[in-house]
Amino acid sequence: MTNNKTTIADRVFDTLCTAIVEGEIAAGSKISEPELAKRLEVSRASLREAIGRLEACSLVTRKANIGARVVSLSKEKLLEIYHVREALEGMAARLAAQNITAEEITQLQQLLKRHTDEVNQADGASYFQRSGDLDFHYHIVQSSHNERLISLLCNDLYHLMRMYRYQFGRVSQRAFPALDEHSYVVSAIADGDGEMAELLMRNHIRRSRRNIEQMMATDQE
Amino acid sequence: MTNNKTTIADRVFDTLCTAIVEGEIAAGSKISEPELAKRLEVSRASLREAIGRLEACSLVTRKANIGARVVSLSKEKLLEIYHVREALEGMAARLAAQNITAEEITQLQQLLKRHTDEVNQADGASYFQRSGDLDFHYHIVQSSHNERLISLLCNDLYHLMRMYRYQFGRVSQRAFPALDEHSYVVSAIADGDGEMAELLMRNHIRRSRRNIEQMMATDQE
DNA sequence: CAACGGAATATTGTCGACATATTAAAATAA
DNA sequence: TTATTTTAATATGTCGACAATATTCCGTTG
Repeated sequence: MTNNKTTIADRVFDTLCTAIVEGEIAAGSKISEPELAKRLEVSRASLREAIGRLEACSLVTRKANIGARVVSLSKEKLLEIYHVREALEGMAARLAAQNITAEEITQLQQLLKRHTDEVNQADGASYFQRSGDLDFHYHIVQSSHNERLISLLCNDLYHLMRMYRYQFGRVSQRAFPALDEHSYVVSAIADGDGEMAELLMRNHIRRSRRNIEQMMATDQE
Repeated sequence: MTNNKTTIADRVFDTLCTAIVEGEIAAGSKISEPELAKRLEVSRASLREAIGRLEACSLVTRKANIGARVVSLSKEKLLEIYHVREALEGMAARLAAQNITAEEITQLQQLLKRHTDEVNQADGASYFQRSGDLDFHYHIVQSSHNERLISLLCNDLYHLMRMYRYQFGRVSQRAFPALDEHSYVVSAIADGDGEMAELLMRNHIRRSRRNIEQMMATDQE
């Protein structure tokens, strides 16, 4: 029963957020307030409010008197995010092991099973990497019951991570190993072993990062 | 040679930021836009822009059609921040060990020496805890050379940490041990031992957290 | 007297217009 | 022609006013 009142700025934020994440508004491109306001049929005030929130979750950057532009993506920035995620989600797993509820454990195990079925059925194909993986991490973070951690990972960094996945988006060949790693993390959390849960989660994310580093290196660029 | 153009919203943000951090505007209190705008002699538009940035660094919270209020402080929230810092600054120390420059090492050692002198001279008194400690952590984070980590710790969380220190602000008895812990961290970083640097930094922050937990427990509340 | 409902008040959200800074274009000088 | 300065055009920052929502106050009803 949270605050559901929706304002124009809210809708504009949602619209622009998905447009940016999905690349409809190109990464690195400048945002023209008059043009966008006209196109979306809203006032510049509402648009500017929305842009401010986009800046808060690092989807755009603003300079005084110059304006806003969509964040530009780079290998280096992506790897930086992975370092942050390794630290933050490692801690989230540790705290989840301490604070998770019985219902949440059940939900997590069901989610894991669902993902397993989907990956097996699709022979390791895209769905898992596209949204399932983020789902899993999302649930673990929620189970930490640390509001600040949740806010950082599920509000501030979440959209940016989706943006990279969407636009840099080769689907990794790690679907099966990643699934195993997920199940180990869940086991440690269910056992209440925070130390182990953190270790396993960190290793999982570190492997993802190294996998990306490798792919980026073999690609030109 | 960064963007130094200063706008009204910038000044208002700075003003409100320090006012909130120092408790001049009470924690938990509501922010009235008409009143504040009149008092600061700016338009509501500029004020709202500033409030949006305050929200981005968690100094105020906003609800649609209801308004903004200064964040309320609590023991639980403070401990949550310490968990986040343990994870993030631990990673920062690890990365600093890998990426720090020779000049930065020298500066860090000089900072450490200065703090040692000050604490010895003041017999473990307040200066160190008030700003010196944050200074030290600030420098380590900068030396990680991870822009996202720097932004999270030195922009997003920085003011909130200052606010807690300012308002919850008993000066800990840990000045001397904390100083030792700092020097160990610096040694590990200077040795390029990221694993050790992270471990030491995490232990350091965890001890601070436990110290606070204890003091909070012995205090009523 | 308490609880409920409605009018009056105040606050936030949104808008269009103006002020100021930046960028693009035109004009001049080398 | 190229470079530099001046001028025009465009974009962002700021403002005051209006609309929509929330809060307060007050009278009614049980």
